[in-house]
Amino acid sequence: MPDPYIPQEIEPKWQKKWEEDRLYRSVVDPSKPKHYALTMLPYPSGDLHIGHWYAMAPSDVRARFMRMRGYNVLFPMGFDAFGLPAENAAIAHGVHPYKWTMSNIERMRRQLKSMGAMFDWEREAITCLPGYYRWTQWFFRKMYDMGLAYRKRAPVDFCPKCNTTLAREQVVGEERVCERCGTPVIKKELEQWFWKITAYAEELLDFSKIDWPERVVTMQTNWIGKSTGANVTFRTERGDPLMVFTTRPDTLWGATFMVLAPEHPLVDELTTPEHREAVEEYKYFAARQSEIDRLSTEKEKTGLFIGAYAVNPVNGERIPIWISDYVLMTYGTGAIMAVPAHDERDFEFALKFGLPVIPVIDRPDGAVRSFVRPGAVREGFAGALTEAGFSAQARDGGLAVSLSRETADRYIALVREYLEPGGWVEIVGGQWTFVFPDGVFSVDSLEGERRILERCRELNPALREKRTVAEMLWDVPFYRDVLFHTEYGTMINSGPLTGTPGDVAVQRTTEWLAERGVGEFAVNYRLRDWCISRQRYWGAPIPIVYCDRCGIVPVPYEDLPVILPTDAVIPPTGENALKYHEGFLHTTCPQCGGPATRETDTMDTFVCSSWYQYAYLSPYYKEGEPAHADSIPFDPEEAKYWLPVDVYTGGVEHATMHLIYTRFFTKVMRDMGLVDFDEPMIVLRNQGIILGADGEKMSKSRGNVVAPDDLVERYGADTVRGYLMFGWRWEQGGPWDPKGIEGVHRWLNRVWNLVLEPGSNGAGAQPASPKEIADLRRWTHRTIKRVTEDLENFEFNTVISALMEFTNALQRAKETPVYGTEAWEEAIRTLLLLLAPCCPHIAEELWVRTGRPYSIHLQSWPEYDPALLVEEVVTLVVQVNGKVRARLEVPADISEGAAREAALAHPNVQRYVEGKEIRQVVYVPGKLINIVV
RNA sequence: GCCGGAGUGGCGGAACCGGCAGACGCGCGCGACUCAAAAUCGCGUGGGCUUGGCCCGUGUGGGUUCAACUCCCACCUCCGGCACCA
Repeated sequence: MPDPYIPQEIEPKWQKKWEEDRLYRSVVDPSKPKHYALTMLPYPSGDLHIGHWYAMAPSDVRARFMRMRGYNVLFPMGFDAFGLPAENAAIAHGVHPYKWTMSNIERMRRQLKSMGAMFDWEREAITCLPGYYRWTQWFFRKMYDMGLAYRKRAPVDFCPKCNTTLAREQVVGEERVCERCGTPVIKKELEQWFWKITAYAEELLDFSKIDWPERVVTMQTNWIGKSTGANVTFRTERGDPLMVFTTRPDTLWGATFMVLAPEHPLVDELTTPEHREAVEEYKYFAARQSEIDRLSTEKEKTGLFIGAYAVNPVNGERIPIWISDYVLMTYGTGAIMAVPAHDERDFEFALKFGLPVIPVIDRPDGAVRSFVRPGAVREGFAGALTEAGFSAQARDGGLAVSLSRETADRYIALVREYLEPGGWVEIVGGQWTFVFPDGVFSVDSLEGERRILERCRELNPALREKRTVAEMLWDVPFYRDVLFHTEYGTMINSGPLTGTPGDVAVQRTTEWLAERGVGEFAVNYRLRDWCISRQRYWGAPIPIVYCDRCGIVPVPYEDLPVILPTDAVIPPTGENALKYHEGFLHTTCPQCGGPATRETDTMDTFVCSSWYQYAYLSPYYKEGEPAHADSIPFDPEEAKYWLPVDVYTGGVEHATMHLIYTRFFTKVMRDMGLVDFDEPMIVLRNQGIILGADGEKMSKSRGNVVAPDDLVERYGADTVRGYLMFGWRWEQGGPWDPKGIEGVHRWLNRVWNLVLEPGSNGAGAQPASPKEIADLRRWTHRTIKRVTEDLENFEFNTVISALMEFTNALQRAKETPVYGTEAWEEAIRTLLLLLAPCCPHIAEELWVRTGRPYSIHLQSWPEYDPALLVEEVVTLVVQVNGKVRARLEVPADISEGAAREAALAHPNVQRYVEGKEIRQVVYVPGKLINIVV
């Protein structure tokens, strides 16, 4: 009997040995191809949780696999060590954030080491150390010099609990709560530092150089939100230019009013005295509204006419100017032209405030409807309609007629015949046409709309209250879904451009506008500049001083880092301790030498993590030496060899945060001349999330947390790694299954016994047959193929199942004469090599115990021989009419004729074929034969 | 509302390019070992039936094909992201 498998003994032993031997130290070696594998660095919250393991262990497996395949692999680890929880801990427990963070890091480093990963700890980087954040500040300074960093007063999202501003992407959900603590955010006007990520918006939309999950590409694309259209210059009646951005210049003739954001600079100038009071009130309301909890966002539109008018440059129409909070100052020009006929929001607004609607785009579906009010036409109209082939239905006392573009004219002719002197009938489709006794009119302009409305009011006093034709038509339920549409279509009622087809309408109109100098092609993005200011102590200080004489002065490169004082006292309110730290606050101006104060805001921690993959190359590079404008924050030799990151793994939750910021950073670094590529990480793969056994998100309050330390203690790291690979599709994740892990543990025990326990048949007692040898070797080489391909594709679950199947096959083979043969040795050797990346400790232990040379992790990955995969005998599936009726063992190279003969000879096949005509035989060589009768 | 992703046994999940649905594991059942239990090992395990065989079965309904989890059309459900972005 061999020793039992006791992972608790062998794992620490090997971890110690590997560390002593610096087995995982990665050094530049130009003779080998490099592979930079990176997994997202953890925040040192205190304990490594199973999510970290789930992200990191399979990533480690792949890094190890690449290494065995001959790559020089860099797989570093570090800590994203600035951030709020450290300050909260300081308030709650009186520990200084630095102490709290560093002791957490120590614990987590130990936990990480228990995983047995091939991290190169000599490259560890911790973002809160001066040697690291000196370069974070250096990047700020560079951005400042490049004009990419600027300060502005802006309403920003602010978390009252965390006491700091948040980036737009840190505000989550419909309730607009703080990503960290769940508190509803408020708007606050503050002087903030921004980085011009928008300058890279267009380039960030280009994903052609990277292999990232479709999901992430889509999320980033939506986040950047590119819209193409035109900027069109309207004029106010006084003559001020008033520019709007629109994606639909083709609807310009349908603009019946304009809406400005309440904060728009022209509002104060344009508001007429009689409206001033109301406008001020509304502006106050709008400003406050964003401060009030957004939970009560009733969708009802609000707004106000400010007394001024603008002139539509295409048709000279005079249209009123309104303000409303549905127009945002932060997007486009803060002003819109409203085309209620072709925009849902504008339509809603127009309906509520009685503003006219003019259709200017034909309906692509050609739908036309007409509702004939009782008394509008003579008796017999309904009969005549039916006779003429129209479909009409009685509805609400009238007649609802469904038409199409083609039949509308014939219908109008018929209506004219039957129209009563005091009646009218309207036809609503692309055009809104009214048949009056004295003529046919369309809603083709503001004037046309007025005229029609007046006639209707005159003819029907009940409509005297109606402010617009649209309002009147809205009251007829039959019309509701044809009153506005947002599709492209032929332009109508659009002056010289009437008739322009929908597919070229935007283009032609924009050209037409440009020729006349009133508009031009324009692009807008939803992406906003990155607000990096945080009103917190535990972060990298923004290297800026404010001088009474010189104003905003950046700290010289040579003076970096601006040290974050470690003796700061954190106020229990959570306020920024730097504001009360006299020693930090007061300094001298680098320009004039006079008294100055330091910026007390620190940088968003996403800044620190935007460049950490570069920091790993040479952590705390040139610490102690002064930096300069033309410094390089990392060792160029290392950079030249290792960059860029080849494979990056981590959670998809960073899609529109970290993953966009780090792309931005890399592009800026390229423009700084620091790197010569455009994208930081070539391949990105996201793991899913492990839920509690109850299917819910793991949380302390639910009590469903799985602690990796406990699992390692109980089963060993190899089992935990194996189960994390085996249990789920890696990209998907799912609930934890406490029984599932037992299966992996049992398997490793079987592997242990398989390798160490002698076979029972007595080796060589009876020679193995060539077939037995071939079968075993086929298993071996088939498994190499499967495991190799699955590891390449991040399909970790099938890697383990292939190894399990192989183990089972070997267990069966062990009792046969193949045991002890060369093929057997090859099989065992292969099993251990394939197991090595997944379960590095047991693989090493068995490797060494069976007398092979240390270390298994320095061996090459096995190659499979395709010739050995070929089977001599295959199972031929025989189908009759597509249903399986028999299975035959046949030679793999059987001809179609022979296969057919053999199939037809089978009694069960005969039962189905007998007495029937064979219509077709489909033969898939070596696999299947389908007889169609 | 818009944009993604996913629906396969009791459960996690396999199935290459359209060719044996359910690999592997969990769970469950039976058996061996044991005084007994645990562990371990062996066998079985989608549902149904008239059980050496047959019928049904990959969210639903249609279609293409000799053949569909896989391709096409329509729909349902769940998960994720965005959401007055002109």
